[in-house]
Amino acid sequence: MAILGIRDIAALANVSPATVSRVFSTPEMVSKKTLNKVQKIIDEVGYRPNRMGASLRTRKSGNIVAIIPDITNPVNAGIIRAIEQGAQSAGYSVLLGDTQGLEEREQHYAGLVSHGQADGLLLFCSRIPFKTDPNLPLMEQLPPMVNGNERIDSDEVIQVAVDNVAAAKAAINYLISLGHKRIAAITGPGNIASSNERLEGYQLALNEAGIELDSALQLEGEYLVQSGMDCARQLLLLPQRPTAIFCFSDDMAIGVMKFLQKQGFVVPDDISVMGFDDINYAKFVTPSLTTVHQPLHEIGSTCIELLLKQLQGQKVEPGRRYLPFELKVRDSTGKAPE
Amino acid sequence: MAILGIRDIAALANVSPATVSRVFSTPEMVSKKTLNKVQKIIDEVGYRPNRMGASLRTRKSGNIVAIIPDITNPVNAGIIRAIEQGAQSAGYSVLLGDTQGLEEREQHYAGLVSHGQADGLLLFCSRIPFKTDPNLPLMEQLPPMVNGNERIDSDEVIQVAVDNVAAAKAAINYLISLGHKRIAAITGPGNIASSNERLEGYQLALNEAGIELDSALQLEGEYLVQSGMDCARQLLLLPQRPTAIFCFSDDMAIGVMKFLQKQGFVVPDDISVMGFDDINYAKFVTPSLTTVHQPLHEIGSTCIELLLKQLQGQKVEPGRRYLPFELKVRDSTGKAPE
DNA sequence: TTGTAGGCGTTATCAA
DNA sequence: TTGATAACGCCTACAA
Repeated sequence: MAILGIRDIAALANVSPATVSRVFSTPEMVSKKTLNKVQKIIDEVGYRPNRMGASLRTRKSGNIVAIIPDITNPVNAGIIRAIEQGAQSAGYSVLLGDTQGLEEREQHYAGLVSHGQADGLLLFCSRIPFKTDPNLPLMEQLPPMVNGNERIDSDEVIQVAVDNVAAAKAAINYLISLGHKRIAAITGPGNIASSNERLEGYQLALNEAGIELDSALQLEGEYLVQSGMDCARQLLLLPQRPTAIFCFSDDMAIGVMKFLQKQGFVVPDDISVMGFDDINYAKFVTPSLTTVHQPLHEIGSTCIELLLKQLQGQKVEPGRRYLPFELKVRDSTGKAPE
Repeated sequence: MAILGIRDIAALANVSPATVSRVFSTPEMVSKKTLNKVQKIIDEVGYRPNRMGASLRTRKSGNIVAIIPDITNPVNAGIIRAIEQGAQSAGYSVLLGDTQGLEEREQHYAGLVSHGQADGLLLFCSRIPFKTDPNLPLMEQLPPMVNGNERIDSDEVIQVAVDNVAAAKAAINYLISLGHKRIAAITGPGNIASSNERLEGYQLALNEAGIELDSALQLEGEYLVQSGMDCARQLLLLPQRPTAIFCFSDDMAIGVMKFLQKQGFVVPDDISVMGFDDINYAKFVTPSLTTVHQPLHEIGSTCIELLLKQLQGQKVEPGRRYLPFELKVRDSTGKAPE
C-alpha cells in the first residue's frame, strides 16, 4: 500500500485538497458535515500530513535547535528537559546540538537554522555562531535566538541566566561570615564566561571585606570531579592552606571533598567546601554540600518561552534577564578553625 | 536582501539549477571549471540549500528521533551523547524526545517518523509506539528503528542492551561469595522491563546458591535517590535485617548509603551496598560504590550504528545484541558480618 | 463553505 | 558534462 497524500484523501472523501488541508489547520472553517466525512477517511487510512510539504510551503520547520556544550552535565540536562517540555507543548520539536565545546560544531548546528531545518536557536555558549557584519545592527543579522547561562558580550542579544557575580559574592560573603579569611577558588576553564563572572564575584567579595587576594589560592579547573581532586592536592601543598574552598561547580566540590577525606581531613571542621549549581547529588554526598542553587527548570522554560515569543512574531526586548539563585547551606561548611 | 534560491545561483553562475545541485550532491560529476565558478558565487552570496525543498524531493529529512524516558538520568544522558556524535558524523540531526515515561508522548515522537519529519527511531522504552496489525509481520509495519536498554518482547525488533539477568546474577554471586545470605533487592518500577530482568537474575542467583527467597527483602523503588532512602528505612525495620542490599540503580544505592549512615550504620562493615549503572558519581561517594558498569557510550554508538545501517538500506538482522557489563568492586561491599 | 490553480526549493530523469 | 522539465506534498490566495 503506497502512502496516501492529501489529494488521495480528497478524492476518497469527495472534497478538494484544500478542504482536507483545512480540516487540519482551520477546522472551524469547515462545515460539521464535511469535517466528519473527511475525518472518517483520515482515520480509516491513517493519513498523516507530510511535514516537509507543509514546511516547504509555510517556510516553518517546526524545529528549534538547542546548542549546549555537554548534555552529560546535569546542569545542562536539567535545562534541556524544561526546554523540551515547553517546545513540545507549543508544537515544536527540539534538535539536540551537543558540541563538546567545539566552535565548529556550534556553527554546524547554528547552520540548521540557515538551512531552514530549524526556526530558532537556543544557545548555551558564549560565542555567536554566525558570521556577522559589524557595521550592521546585530539583531537584524541573527535568527530568532535566546542565549542562556553563558554571557555574550552584547546588549542586542536576549540573555537568560543567574547573576553569577552576585551569586559568587553571596557564597563568599557567607564563608566570610563564618570567619574564613583564606578562601580558595577553583574556577572553570578560563574561556568560559560564567566562570569569569564567578571569579569576579569572588574577588569583589574579598575586596569589600578587606581581605587581600592571593593568587596561589586561585586555581583553574575544568568543572569536573577529577579537577577538583587535582586542585585540592595543590591547595594542600601550600605553605598556608586555605580554610575554605569555593568550587565553581558541584562536581569539582565533590572531587575536593573526596580528596580531602582521603587525606584524612574532616570537612568542614578542618576545611569548608562550597559548590555551585546544586545538582541532585549535592545533598546526598557526605557531608551534604553547601552550594549555590541554580533554577534549572526556570532557566530552561524562560529560554524557550522567549524564543517561542519571537517565533510567533512578538517583539522581545534584548538584554539580560537574571533569574534568582539561592544559597543552600548544608553540612560541608562551618566555622573557620582557630 | 531576499534569500536566494538555487535558481538565483544558477542564473548568477550562468549554469542550470541542476548543475548547482550537483555541486553539493555529486561534485565529481561537475567539471573543475564550472565547479569553481559555481562555488565562487555560492561563497560570495552565502547560499545554503534549503533542506525542506531537498527533503520534500528526496523523501529524507536527515533527522532521527531518540525517544527516552528522562534526559536528566545520567544513564540516558551518556547514551544520548554517543548517539548524537554518531548521528552528526553521518550527517543526521537528533530530535530529542524526552517522554517522562508517558506513553502519549512516546507516540507523539514516534509520529514524527510518520510525518516525514524524521527518518528513523531510537527507542529507549519497552512499548512499541505504533499501532500494528498482529496478522502481519511486525518488521514490515515498523520504520527503521532500534530499541535500546529496555527489552521489547519480540524477536523481530533490533535490540541493544546489557544482559540484565546475567548482570544481576553476577552482582549477587559476588555478594554471596562475600558470605552474604540475607540479601535485599530494591528494584525499579514494576513496569520497567530492565528492572524485571534484574529481579530475575537476583532470584536465579539466590536459588542456585540454595538461599531461600524472602519477599520481605524485595522492595520496589523508583530508581531515585529518595526511594533508596525510603526503602532502606523499611529494611532496617525488619526483624531480620539484610546484610547486603542490591539496588537496581546507583541513585537508589546512594540513597540507601546516605540513610544507613544517618542512622549510624557503617557501610560496608554493618551492611554492604551494591548499585547498578556505574554513573560518574559512583566512585566519588563515600564509601565508593560497588556497582555494575553499563557501557553507555557503546550502547549509544551501537544503537545509532544499527539505525544508520538501516537508513542506508542495509539489512540488519533483528534480535538482541548484548553488550558486556562489568562488575566494579569498590568500597561499599565487604564480608558479611558474623 | 468549498474548489481551483500555482508555487514553495529542490532533485531525478531524460535528453542533448 | 550539462540542461530542460517535471514532480515531491502541501498551503493559500482567489474565485465560486
